[in-house]
Amino acid sequence: MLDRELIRKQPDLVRQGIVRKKGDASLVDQFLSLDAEFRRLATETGNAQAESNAIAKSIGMLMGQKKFDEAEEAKAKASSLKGRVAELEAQEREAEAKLRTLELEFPNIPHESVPEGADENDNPVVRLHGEQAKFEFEPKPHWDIADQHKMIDLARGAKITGSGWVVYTGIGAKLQRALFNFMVDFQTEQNGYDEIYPPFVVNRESLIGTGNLPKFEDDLYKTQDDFFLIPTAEVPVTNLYRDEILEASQLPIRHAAFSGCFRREAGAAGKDTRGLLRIHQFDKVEMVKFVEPAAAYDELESMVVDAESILQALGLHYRVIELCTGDMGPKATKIYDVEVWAPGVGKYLEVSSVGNFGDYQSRRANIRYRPEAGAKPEFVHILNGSGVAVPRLMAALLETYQQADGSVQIPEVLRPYVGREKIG
RNA sequence: GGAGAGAUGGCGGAGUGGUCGAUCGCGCUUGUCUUGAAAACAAGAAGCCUGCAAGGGCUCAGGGGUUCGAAUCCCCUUCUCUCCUCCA
Repeated sequence: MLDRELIRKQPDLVRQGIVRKKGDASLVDQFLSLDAEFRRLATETGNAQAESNAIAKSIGMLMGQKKFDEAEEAKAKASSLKGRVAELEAQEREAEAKLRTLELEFPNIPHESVPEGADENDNPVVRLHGEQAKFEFEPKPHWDIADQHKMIDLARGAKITGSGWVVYTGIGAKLQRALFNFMVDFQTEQNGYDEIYPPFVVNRESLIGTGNLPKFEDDLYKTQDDFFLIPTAEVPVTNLYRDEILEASQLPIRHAAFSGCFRREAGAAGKDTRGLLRIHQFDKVEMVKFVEPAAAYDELESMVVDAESILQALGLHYRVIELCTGDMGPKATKIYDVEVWAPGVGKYLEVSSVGNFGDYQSRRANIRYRPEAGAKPEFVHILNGSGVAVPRLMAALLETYQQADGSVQIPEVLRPYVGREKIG
């Protein structure tokens, strides 16, 4: 959601932003005419209500002064106004509802620094860390390694639920548990985040707040109570402060949360779906920040570094890319992805997406703060990023640390969590 | 699942049909005092929409109704608490 004032005062700027994101710029004109209509009705309704209020008030005073005849006269007059007020109110409500629906369709405006581009092929690499691991043998993909050590069971996952649902077994289950425990500890103890353990099921309002609804309902699993399984902890954690006014002294708020994530992956059939690359349920540690507007872009940079720090601690090669305008989706103003190198599949895998959402989500979720005590509340700026997603991290880890004899070395920092130095 | 009680401003908590958008306390802001702070005293401030402004409108969980007029009466929904039931 955007500032209405911005759309009214600088429609060209908004149009340009939508065009940069390959969105539908006619939204602006639709908004402008609907907004004018709404405001016309609001003024007219307000005038009628003011008249009716004035008469009602005078009746109270006349009764107090025992002028009953005059009061009766006023009552008759007020009665005749009722129908008109009701009709105007109904029209105003309808116009406002339409406006609200339209408003939710607007994408966020990309930051001026975001590179132009059509799709993922236009995303520039911002930086590389380390280099691609060299092997004296043909490195295997993680699904072969996992199979060899009986770490995941895709066939039984398909049996008990369906394709794309994974059973972790034995050391596989332990390794994935080790990874998220390590990451939560790291983000809270080393990087200064406060831990949250949220519900994995949320209501509709929460998903509207983060911007997943109304647009992306098909991507979500839904319950019979009109609840939804969360696609990321971003949703419950961002909505922690929905409809609240925070004090400036509380900011910045930095949360890290472990959660399961559930995605229907409705449009993703067939692409990069082998092994752990794209599954319907996965675990992730998510970072969410609530900050003052002026601090948002600095906080974005440091959040990327926080995501990277996990990969560095695990000794993995990765690159950071910046998403171009055509690939960044509707919600953010600027996004970095962190992609870890997986030598077995020979690809960089996205394990983190870190974005600044500005006031886009805080407007939808009504999350404000007082810049100073006594001042008018303003919208906080919200950022979130993965820190990081478990399955692809595990894939990269297995592929990077595989040995010629088929065993897998466990990185130093993970050993206390796994309880051993190697697998196999 | 059953029975009962409740939902009011940043927080706590009054208010049962007519200047109530709301007494009061805490917290907050400003001023006096002080080297500064604390304390004390005084003054001030709810949110949202609309308007250049003056102003106007809406909001006492949400929605609907009664009435000239609703925080207050009626109906529905949601949520919270207590007891019972059930359960990890």
